[in-house]
Amino acid sequence: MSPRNSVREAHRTRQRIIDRGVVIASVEGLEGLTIGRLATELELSKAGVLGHFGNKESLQLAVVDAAAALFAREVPETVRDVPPGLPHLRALCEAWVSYLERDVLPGGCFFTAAAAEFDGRSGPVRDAVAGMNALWQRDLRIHIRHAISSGDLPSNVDADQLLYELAGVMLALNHFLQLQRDRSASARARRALRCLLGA
Amino acid sequence: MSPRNSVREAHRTRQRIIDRGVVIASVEGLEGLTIGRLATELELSKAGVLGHFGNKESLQLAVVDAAAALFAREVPETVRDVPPGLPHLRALCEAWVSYLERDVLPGGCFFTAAAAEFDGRSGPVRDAVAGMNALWQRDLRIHIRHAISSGDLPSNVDADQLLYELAGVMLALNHFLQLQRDRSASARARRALRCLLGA
DNA sequence: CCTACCGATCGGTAGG
DNA sequence: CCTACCGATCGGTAGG
Repeated sequence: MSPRNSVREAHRTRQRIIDRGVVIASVEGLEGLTIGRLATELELSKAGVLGHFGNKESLQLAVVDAAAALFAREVPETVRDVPPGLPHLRALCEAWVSYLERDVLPGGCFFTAAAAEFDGRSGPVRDAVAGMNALWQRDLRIHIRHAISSGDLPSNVDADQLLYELAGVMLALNHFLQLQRDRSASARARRALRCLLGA
Repeated sequence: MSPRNSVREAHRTRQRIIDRGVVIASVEGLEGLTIGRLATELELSKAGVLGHFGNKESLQLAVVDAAAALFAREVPETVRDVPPGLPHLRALCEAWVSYLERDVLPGGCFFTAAAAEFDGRSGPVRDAVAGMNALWQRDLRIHIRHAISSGDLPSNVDADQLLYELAGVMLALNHFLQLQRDRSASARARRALRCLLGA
């Protein structure tokens, strides 16, 4: 093989590791994601896995990035063409419910799990998780504000309060789906959203 | 020492292990709670720790029980004397917010963390966590239904829907407090509760 | 409750 | 990308 091809192969292997890492981490957590397990499942040596990242923390950061990219692909990008403000906000929330409902990852919402796992710690992984969260909330807040200033939501709506309540609806959805295995939770999520965002 | 005293001492040691285990697990998770760490922090040998429980799973189950007892002491028992129905429900929710706001455990809500950690697994620990959750929801549902049948809440309120939305408020509170370190979250939780349960 | 172990697995490195 | 290691730590046991 040419060196060019070899570089591409290496990149493909790296991607295989990350993709599997997102799935494992959604169930076992980012700490439960071990290099040995990745190596076994992908039929690589441990050194073959670790060589792509250097150390476990860098692997965890790559997995966090990949999970964010997956979420972006599944939620905001699917509603890219919906007009900004309330229509966009509603579409985002529906795509979000659908994302959780379809069990795209076996462990449910990656970021809910990672947030619960790392919220009491410090360091780059915690910062990355919190940063992704902040980015997503910023996105939502922009559309909430747009909806208020355009008159689609009443002018007395508090943007941060609404953001808080939307987050609650989604956290509860993940909780009821994953812990109680209650499939009717998504219907309750949609009903709560209708209450918050209108029909 | 008499054997009687020795038994009491052993019981005290066991309690020390469990109490420290609840604190550690609230930050590191129930899997991150290791026997070696408990031994070091309590100045015991590993065998001295493990001897009280037999194996790690039994230790985890004892810690789950103790966390449930702590929550019971801090929330439902403090509002024992409030009349059933809507007054009791409001008092329960206020005690719940206060419990999270006061950072009784350094890692925030033990059961939220444990639920996120174990929801994708199976076995006795997962069952214990899910069971405690179900018990608490049953308690809340009883007071919601009482409030509806006594006319304190409108008769068109759906008890399970309200339960879902209350859970969302609390999950969001824990999330914003722990991940974003946003101390103003408890004000938003109270505002959301007023919206759901009236002034 | 201790000391003294056990095999397994962890993250990580050296050298090719 | 591999083999062949390393020290540290894991849960757990034997024997006292």
